[in-house]
Amino acid sequence: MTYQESLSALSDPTRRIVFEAIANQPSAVGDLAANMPVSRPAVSQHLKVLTDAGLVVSHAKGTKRIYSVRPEGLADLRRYLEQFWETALDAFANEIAKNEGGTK
Amino acid sequence: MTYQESLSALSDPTRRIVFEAIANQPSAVGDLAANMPVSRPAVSQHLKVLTDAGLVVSHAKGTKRIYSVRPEGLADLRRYLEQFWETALDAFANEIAKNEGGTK
DNA sequence: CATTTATGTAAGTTTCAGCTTACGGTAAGT
DNA sequence: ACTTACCGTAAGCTGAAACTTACATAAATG
Repeated sequence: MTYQESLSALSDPTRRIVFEAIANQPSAVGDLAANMPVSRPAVSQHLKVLTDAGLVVSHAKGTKRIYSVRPEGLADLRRYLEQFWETALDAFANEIAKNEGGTK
Repeated sequence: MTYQESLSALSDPTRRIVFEAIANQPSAVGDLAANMPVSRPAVSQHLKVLTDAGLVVSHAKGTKRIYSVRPEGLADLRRYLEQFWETALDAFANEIAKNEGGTK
């Protein structure tokens, strides 16, 4: 039921860059912002959205805070697409068959 | 390279409803709008976004225009998530191992 | 305990996405 | 040919999302 939030969270290009960077290597907020065109608070806000969507988790490491992906979050999104994939294929097959039958 | 557009297109709740309705059964614009809280032009605009993203296709049927899902569009998004899934899991495993080794 | 490091958050601004109404165009019916 | 059905698009409005600056907080460090 959370795939909606996941899709919404991954729709923003900047936020997607943040998420992909974390996926490649868990990192702190400042380190992420250093390699990005936006400010550090902006990255922090994006991380909050990703956290609320269940796509990332964080843990303190001294004064730093390390963000890493939450596999279960991605799994939810995957399941949604998989389930969707089948129904879409069925409907597509039916449509093909209908059009082959007769144009009416 | 089009998964970005797909994610962006599927982020909007209304547009997702339109897409899911089409996935279950290919339909015309007016029939879709009849069962929705937004106007017909709004649905038409959503369909344009979905079309540009490569998620749906359409063909004329008299004065009507039937929209159906484009499986390849969903496939692109699936591939993106799959590829992503692995790298995320690797990074996650590394992070676990690092934290078990020593807190430093 | 003062300072530095690293971050979260509040407040305000600006851009943009989604919606509506109005209009124009094409295909079918009579 | 005129009317009806069905749709796409332009123009304009509105609310929300993304960004910045400024401030508050928690942990390490000397």
